[in-house]
Amino acid sequence: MKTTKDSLTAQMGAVADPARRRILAFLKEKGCCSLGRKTGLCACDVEQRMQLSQPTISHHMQVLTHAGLVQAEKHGRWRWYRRNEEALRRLLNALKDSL
Amino acid sequence: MKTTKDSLTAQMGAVADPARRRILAFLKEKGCCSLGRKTGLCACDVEQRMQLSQPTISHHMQVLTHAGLVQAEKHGRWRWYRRNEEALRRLLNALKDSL
DNA sequence: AATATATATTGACACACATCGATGAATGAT
DNA sequence: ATCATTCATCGATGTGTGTCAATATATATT
Repeated sequence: MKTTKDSLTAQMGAVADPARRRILAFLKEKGCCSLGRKTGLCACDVEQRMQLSQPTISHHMQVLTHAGLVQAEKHGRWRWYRRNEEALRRLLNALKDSL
Repeated sequence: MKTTKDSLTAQMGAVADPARRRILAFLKEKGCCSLGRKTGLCACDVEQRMQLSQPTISHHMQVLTHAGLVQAEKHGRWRWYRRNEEALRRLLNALKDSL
């Protein structure tokens, strides 16, 4: 039986993992160092800075985007990720009420 | 190899579970309905209100106390649980910075 | 077309975790 | 001393998850 997870639980689960929290921190830097973009980091940048394989990074980005905490934009063969600040703010407010 | 979990991750993991969030909400009511106490709920009270077995409740209370989010006090054969408001506040602040 | 690059998907694995029934330990009541 | 109650612990079980290597897909470059 597939019990669908509610939004808050999904977001909490996404943020509970330290690797994903580090990714969110990296995304705060906003801008790809190797290309000088200002709209987000691509997965390869994240991979470079973390001790994790490419599929693992891909998985984490999927969890974060599926939870709505980051937004992805496909540009060429890259995929630019940026934080969804409003969703993060909403999460904090929801926690303030729920906790 | 047992990689010890850092405090923030432990607290986030504790709160990521919906059952434990419900327990924290119940503990907000402060006071055992069956005995009129004002210092916390006992596990049996929590068990009564949730659709979970006694060992499961015991496990959740252990996770919450181990994470420092609730405090336990043994009184007779009961164990009174109450929220650690300061720890919860600190967790929210840590999240505000970490997210 | 062929090659290189960025990311996704698949399959596998180990491990963590939520849950329960059964049992034990501690304590109060009879 | 016996019994009931509250909670913890143990063992089992199913499910979820983080991780990787291998492979596939998409796109840019040559």
